[in-house]
Amino acid sequence: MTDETPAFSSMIDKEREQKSTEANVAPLQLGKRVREIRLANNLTLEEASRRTGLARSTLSKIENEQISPTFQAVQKLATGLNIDIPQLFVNPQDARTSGRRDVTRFGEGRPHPTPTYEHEILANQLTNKKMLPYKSTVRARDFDQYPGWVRHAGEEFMLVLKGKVRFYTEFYEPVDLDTGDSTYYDGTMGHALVSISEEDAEVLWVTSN
Amino acid sequence: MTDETPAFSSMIDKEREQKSTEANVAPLQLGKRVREIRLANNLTLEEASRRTGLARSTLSKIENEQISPTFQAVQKLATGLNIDIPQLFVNPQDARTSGRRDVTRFGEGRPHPTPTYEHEILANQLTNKKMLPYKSTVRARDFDQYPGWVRHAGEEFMLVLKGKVRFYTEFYEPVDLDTGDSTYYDGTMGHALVSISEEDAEVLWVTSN
DNA sequence: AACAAATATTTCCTATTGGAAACTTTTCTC
DNA sequence: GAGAAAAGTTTCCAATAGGAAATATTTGTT
Repeated sequence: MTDETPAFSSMIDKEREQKSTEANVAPLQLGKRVREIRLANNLTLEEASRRTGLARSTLSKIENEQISPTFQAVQKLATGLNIDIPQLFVNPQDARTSGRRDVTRFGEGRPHPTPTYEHEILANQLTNKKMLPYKSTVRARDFDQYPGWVRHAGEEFMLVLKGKVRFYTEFYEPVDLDTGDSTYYDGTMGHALVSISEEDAEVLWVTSN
Repeated sequence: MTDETPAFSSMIDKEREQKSTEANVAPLQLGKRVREIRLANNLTLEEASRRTGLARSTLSKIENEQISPTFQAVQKLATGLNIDIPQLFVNPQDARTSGRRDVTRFGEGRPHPTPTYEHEILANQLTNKKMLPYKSTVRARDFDQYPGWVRHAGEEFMLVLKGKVRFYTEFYEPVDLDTGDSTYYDGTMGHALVSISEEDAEVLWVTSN
């Protein structure tokens, strides 16, 4: 199964490449890293304690490098604070991507037309993004216009901005989505979209890895 | 800096918990993994001990899951045996989330009101998502209504669905966004949103980890 | 500035880890 | 298959982690 067109496919994939990233750097200061993560999530020690099941005091000591937590503790940390353990061993913060911002004005994304969709890539000024947002006009009017299922690695979120669409997926019955409706699905499951309103429908897509 | 309200904070974070995944499953048999690696390298405990600086007995206990090594010990292990720490936590393919789909009808997300926003969480039927989508009505009319910057781990994408907003960020001048405009930014950078149209503005947010 | 509330650190104590050496099991060698 | 050497496990104890509560610090309010 291919994407709508090879050109689009490779184009999207090029964007995707940016998402997977860096090498693993030494665990230098676990404590600092933990504190960073906790603060980034606006958590107090108390709250973090509640979530991880570790005592407030223990967390404090870990963050201040006063103790070397047992592996058990590290696991609790990871689960409670919602971080992949490997994340703890990656450079504290990717200086490249921290503090970034990009604004895309209405209609000013990078256009990319295909037979079935009229895509407009948003936030195209930023690279190495974790998500790829794009707005699309759904030109397809019939499922048969697709050479086959569309598939992506990762998950996708879609919101209908205008018109009405029929959403086909590999493992479910098609479902009609009206303006304002949205769906979230596994991108590796085959999927496709057609307009069923007078006008071509417009949707917003955000894909993740 | 706190989030808008503790309630919202914890609420969103509860959703976020779903994102963290495997990683937490894998380390169940750290010992097994270590033994595997040691044997694959044809090392005796004695030799491994020499290389890692950990006592023979300690290594034995770790491999037999009799103790939970301290983080220090794990580091020594990794360096001495020449392995990436993340390698110890290689996550297996996740079958749980493949082929999933959730549809949220207009206005049918899970509501969550706060002083500054009226949130509606989308795709709330799915757990362990990689992204968290929600639609929000921006009640705030003035930056002062925020107790401080809002911060999240990860990156965020925002699209203005209705009305007009002023987007404040820690490292940039505020920018006005009209309906249809969008922005993508590092969530750890402080940010906040206020309506500047007659009506309360409506925006779509998608956050990633 | 003074007070209260929230958040973070330190103390003190118990539980667990990590190491040296004793002990056990496995693997060679004859 | 007995004995010796190598490899692995367990024991015992000193060192260190982890938790509850006291103390200190920071933040917010009047």
